[in-house]
Amino acid sequence: MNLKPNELLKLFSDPTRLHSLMLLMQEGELCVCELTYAMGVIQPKISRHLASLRDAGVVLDQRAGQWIYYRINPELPDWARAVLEAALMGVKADKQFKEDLKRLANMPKRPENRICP
Amino acid sequence: MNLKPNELLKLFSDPTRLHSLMLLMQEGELCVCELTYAMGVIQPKISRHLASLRDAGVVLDQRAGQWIYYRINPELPDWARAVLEAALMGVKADKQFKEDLKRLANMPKRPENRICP
DNA sequence: ATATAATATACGCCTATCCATATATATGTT
DNA sequence: AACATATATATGGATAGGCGTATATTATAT
Repeated sequence: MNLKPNELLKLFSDPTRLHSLMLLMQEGELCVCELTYAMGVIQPKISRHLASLRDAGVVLDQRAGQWIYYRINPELPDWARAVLEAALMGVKADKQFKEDLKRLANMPKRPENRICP
Repeated sequence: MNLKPNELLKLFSDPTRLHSLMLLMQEGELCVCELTYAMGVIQPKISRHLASLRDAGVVLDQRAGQWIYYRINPELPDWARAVLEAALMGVKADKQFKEDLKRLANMPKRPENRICP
């Protein structure tokens, strides 16, 4: 992660990217189909945004069979993590976000083979 | 300030806006000509960006003679202030930002009539 | 080998956003 | 009143960035 603060904030400013990150903050690790299901958006949209986060080093991905799990890069600099924590504070109040979490919890056939439980 | 987190982050993601905010965090209150001088950008550019921050309720402005002083809205929600603090952590490491602060400190004929010292 | 599921990427299109220049407004000075 | 200084805004043009659709890739299952 070698981004300047304004570049990082721009990455976080798209609602799909930010909500994905917030879900990853809460859940630790999620695959694309979980994010897709939780947020109710089409798959290419999620993949496209995750790719930009991955290319920037904000998230890491790891394949497990057909699934690819994403997680927040644990080596993010402190200030970047602090931005995420602060954003989470704001996002937690959002009704939409609560619904996304609930939907995720109720996802049928949710893949169980996480790498880092 | 009634913005969602992603909207606030988008506002912060422009380098001119973010640097202006960071200078305001450090200095408390600055007029347009100080920001213009410190950052070395043309005046309409600063004014335009400050206007969008003002319209969003992120900063407040107050006229004092010919000068208009801007400051960060003290009533920002906690999470929004936390984002700014976190960003400041990152920006402080930036060489450009240090130079901006130094240039501001050395500004000739710097207006002295601050409202809130 | 074929089919299905999960994910990634490529392609045009459209809109938002940033910019520099020019101009308007408000205050202060002579 | 005329002029200078500080700031704001309007305008048109360039570009970045997001979107949906279609397609490619990789893994699993039959």
